[in-house]
Amino acid sequence: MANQPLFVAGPNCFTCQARERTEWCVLQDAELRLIEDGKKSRRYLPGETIFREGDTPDGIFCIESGMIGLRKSDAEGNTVLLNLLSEGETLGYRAFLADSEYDASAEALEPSTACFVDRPTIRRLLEHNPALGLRFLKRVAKDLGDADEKILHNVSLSVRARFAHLLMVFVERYGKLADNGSSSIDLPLSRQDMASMIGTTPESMSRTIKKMETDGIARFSGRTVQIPSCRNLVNEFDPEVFV
Amino acid sequence: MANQPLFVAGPNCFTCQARERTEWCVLQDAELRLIEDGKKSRRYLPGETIFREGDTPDGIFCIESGMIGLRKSDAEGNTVLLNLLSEGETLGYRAFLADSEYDASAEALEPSTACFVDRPTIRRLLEHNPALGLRFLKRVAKDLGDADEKILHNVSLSVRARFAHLLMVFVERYGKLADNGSSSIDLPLSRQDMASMIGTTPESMSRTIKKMETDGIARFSGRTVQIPSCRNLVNEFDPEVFV
DNA sequence: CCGGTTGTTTGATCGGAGTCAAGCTACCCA
DNA sequence: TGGGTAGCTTGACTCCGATCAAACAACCGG
Repeated sequence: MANQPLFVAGPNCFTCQARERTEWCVLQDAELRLIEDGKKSRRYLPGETIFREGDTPDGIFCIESGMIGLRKSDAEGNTVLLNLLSEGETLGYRAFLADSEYDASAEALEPSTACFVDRPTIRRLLEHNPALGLRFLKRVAKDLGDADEKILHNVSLSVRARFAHLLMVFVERYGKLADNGSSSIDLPLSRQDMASMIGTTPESMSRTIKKMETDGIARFSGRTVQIPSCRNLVNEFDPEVFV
Repeated sequence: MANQPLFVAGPNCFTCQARERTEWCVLQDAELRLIEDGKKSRRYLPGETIFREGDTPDGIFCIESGMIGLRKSDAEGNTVLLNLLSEGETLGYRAFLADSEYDASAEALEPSTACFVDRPTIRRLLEHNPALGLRFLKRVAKDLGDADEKILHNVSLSVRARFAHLLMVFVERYGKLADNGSSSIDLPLSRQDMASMIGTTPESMSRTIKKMETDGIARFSGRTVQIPSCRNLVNEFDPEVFV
């Protein structure tokens, strides 16, 4: 085991651990080879843009490591962080598959590596393996469901409730359960970015955090959050009818 | 031409004028025959429910006439009208294609007829004609784009600007251009429903309408709206940087 | 024709959250 | 090491829009 070092020079589709959980899990080895041979890999620094709202897609990106944010903005400079994508996830499929322009920008939130798979390769894969198209369909459908839920939340919940919900999502995605029943998360985002995810300002975000601390819902220190009781957190946005 | 009366007993896919503008336009006659023979048609009265949030889809609906609203609601009774669908449009594809539950309810807003196409038929069509799947993919992708835009609008625009935008959408979809350059629309919705489309209350809706009348942006009488100048209307939500 | 239900309008009030302004912290790099 | 730049926090103020309440209009079934 020590003879042949397991060193891998760069991202490799065959060894990618995340692939099993994504659209690409339906691919056979031969098909994977197509991607592996055709892809172009690149590193992005935090803040760097992968593609910009309005651009025309030439292919699809796949995140090898790091975290990418999808951000939409209007003429006056208002922005919303619509989605977070990490390791193994696909990026830019919506516009590509719909044959339209990007309607949001993608930017690296951490140092990240992403692979680019060009149009001819994707096209060949889709023709060769119809299950891949169906996978993407499901993915877009799920995203649509999430977006609809966000719309409802934005109009019916307070900033505090929306933030509690966001924290709960983070707990599910990045949280570690401690032995005493409390959860802890390393937030993947700045407070500013969290504010723009729930559609509020950094000032309101800051005040909300402070209040939740004094209420014992969560303890914040830097980007680390301790959640003593997930039940209490859930109650913030999904209040129990029965006490 | 008078010998053979063109009378059609019920909805018929072959004579459906709206089909050309929908996903089904890619179907051949033989494929259309499959739907035509397998579909079940039904009438719905205003307020009647076609399917309910949480139900499991058994097929896809297609609107033959009338107007259907997609409504999402939470436990506390808050609701949002997410989308309007009319003649020829497909309904319930998201949950069906994603193999998940409905995440919104569909209800008739006018007297409507809808056809139901069952799972086996859709499955056969998708296998037989891959273009249909691609069409649906585009449709979901477009819906997702719309949803994202709505999220951004809800956080960055005022009730008035959001309503102006909604009116503009109605002008594009249902508007008639008068000879003097003004547009007129027969609103497909009650004020309550418009309020829930832009995420506000009937009271605020009413006040907003009144203000826009006094400002000369639009003239409301019942469900009919006159828009003297679309330019002015657009300015409400997309203010010109250059005067 | 009337009483009931549902939708719309109007008024008065209140509060959540945005805005503006200023100080604070942390980190980068010259 | 220190100054510069982001990001974060805090305070004071304002205002949009929700809420509560009530009057009104419109429509429907009996």
